[in-house]
Amino acid sequence: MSVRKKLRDSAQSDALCLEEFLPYRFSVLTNRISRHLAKAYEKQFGITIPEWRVIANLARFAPMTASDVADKSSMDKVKVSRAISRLLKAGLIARDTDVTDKRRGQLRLSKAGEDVFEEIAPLALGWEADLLAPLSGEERRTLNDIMNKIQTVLDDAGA
Amino acid sequence: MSVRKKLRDSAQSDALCLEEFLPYRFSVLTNRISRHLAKAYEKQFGITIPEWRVIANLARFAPMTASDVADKSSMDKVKVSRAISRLLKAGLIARDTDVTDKRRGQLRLSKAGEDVFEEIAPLALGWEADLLAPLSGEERRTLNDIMNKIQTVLDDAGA
DNA sequence: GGACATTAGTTTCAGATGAAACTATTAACT
DNA sequence: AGTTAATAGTTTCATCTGAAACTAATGTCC
Repeated sequence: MSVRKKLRDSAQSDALCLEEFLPYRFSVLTNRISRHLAKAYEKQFGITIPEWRVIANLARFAPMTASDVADKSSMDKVKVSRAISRLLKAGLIARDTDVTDKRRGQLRLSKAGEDVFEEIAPLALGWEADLLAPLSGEERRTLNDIMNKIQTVLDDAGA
Repeated sequence: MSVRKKLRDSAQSDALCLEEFLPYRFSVLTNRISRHLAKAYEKQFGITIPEWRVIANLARFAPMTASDVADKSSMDKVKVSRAISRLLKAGLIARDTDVTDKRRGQLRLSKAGEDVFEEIAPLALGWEADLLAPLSGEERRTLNDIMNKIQTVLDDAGA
């Protein structure tokens, strides 16, 4: 048996099987969830996920700047800037230039934006509840721990 | 107090907090992992994640058609088609038209493709091991159960 | 055999994406 | 004050994306 063949066999038995490969599984699962939610946000409220993230952050932390939103939402500033510009055009948020620093814009939800948030929030929590429905309390706690631990690995890896 | 205000207060206390919202957490975590791996695949082997998925599937299941790859890899046929065309151009895979059905192309890794797979596979398993390192055996089993359960929810929801 | 539907795979088109360049403003240093 | 560096946010550009249209081959029904 050739060295090459041996190597391949060992790689195969050490089993890099895509279906069991964690990054792949995370990716497939997350994309399914995101696509599902994106469709619902778009269909029922005409907004995208980045826009929804801006709204959800403003609902909790307004007034805040675009940079604040970018930090809080794990989105880059380009995506945030575009989401903000669409939301301004749609009248769901308002922006006041910061008096003490004219580079900054202080953002907040408009009345219409608050209405949208109040409509979406319970739906979103319902979808989350559906996803978690088959999990025991113990499993939910473990999932939380696991995600925190993996986040820490990524933080430490500078990723 | 207005009905509207009451509603808003209740929404806030029922706490849709983005940082704790499961779809958001999955999305952030997965994107970090994917970006990290994509950078490594690109830098070290000059391939993208879709291309890597095609390679990993062919390594295990060749010969298979583009449709087979699409099914196995949870990628749409457009993405698969593009990955295949790049891999053909790079000489990492080969395609023979199926004699019994000339629409189909039977795909397999070339020698160079096998070499790439054998180089990447142990690295990929190493990265996975790094992610899982802080988890106990119990937690790993639970994570597996959890992902299966959530997948089932999505299957049942037709998502 | 010929009309119609289906399937495999590619191409097109209309956005979405993000790195890098850019503008406007503020901060820091001399 | 004046020059330089840093920051907030936008725009550009080259690439990625996926739905829909398309081509080519096969299957189905009469």
